[in-house]
Amino acid sequence: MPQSASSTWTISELAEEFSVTARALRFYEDKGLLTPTRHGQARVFSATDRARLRLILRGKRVGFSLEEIREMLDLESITSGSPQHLGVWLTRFRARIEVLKQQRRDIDGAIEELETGCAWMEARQADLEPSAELKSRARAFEALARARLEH
Amino acid sequence: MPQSASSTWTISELAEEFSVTARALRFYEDKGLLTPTRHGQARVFSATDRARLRLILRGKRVGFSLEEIREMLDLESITSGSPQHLGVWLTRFRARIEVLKQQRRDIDGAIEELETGCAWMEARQADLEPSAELKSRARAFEALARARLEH
DNA sequence: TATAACGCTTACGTTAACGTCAAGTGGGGA
DNA sequence: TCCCCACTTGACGTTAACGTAAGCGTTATA
Repeated sequence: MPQSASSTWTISELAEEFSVTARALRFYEDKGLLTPTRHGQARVFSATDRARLRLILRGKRVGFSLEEIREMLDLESITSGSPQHLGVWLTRFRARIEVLKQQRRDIDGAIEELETGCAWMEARQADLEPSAELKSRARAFEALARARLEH
Repeated sequence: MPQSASSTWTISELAEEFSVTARALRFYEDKGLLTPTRHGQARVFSATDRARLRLILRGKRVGFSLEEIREMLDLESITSGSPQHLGVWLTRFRARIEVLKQQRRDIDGAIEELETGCAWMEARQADLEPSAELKSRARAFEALARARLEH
């Protein structure tokens, strides 16, 4: 039983905690997103590594590529760059923000549609029999869906 | 010059309007997401096709795979299924909604961080000289970033 | 002592979503 | 008529992000 309270983790501990495979963690190291120390051959992950992993997974969930995440995690290259270099990053950050805001709008729309679909399905499940009334409702739903399509 | 007011589109017209390639549209047809009619060999896209494309691209932006989008666009398979089949879809829809809500939280967090980064870079660009004060600010930012990492 | 259990590296395989030729078709101006 | 241009259908190539398998060393437990 490893001393999991001493703020270091093995590869499989981290893998399980974040529901990823050990292979993925080794892959992230290959790509320069994680740099665990070693004890002999075995990787030893620190609290910082763990925090970086958290950011990596969050970045992934919002659509960043691993390469983009790597660049963003590398604060050094931002804080030590020239003002001109800084401008490049500013532009990229702002563009990213716009993309994320669009994505947010899309997500809100998608949630709405999915919830509408759920409501309809629940209503249909409530009446157990395919009555004439249900059929007309179904047709109404289809009409609505079609209207959304036409918009 | 095609009659673009008559509510039909050529493949390249649609491609340009939505900033995708013709290849992508043919690919979507191959996968069953679009079913344009034909005039001879050439594809003719209707207003419905155009609306479906809009939904396809939106679905993509929120992280659905083309296969998932195809299934969701195929309302027939939902409205005509058995109540049991309906239950499957209900479950899938609800799960999707949860994923989307998590994604929205992630996006909000990412936007916040990016905006913080922008603000810092702007502040740094304002002072043109790398003064001692600026350096201390930089260190402050790094400390903040590190604190976020450690959380 | 043996036998899992865990970890390592190396290397090839896989999937999605197209990109990129190549070679052919069909219509409309000069 | 000729030629160009947009469109077509294959067919193979590409990239990201791992999966999977082989083969081997190390540690923990029975």
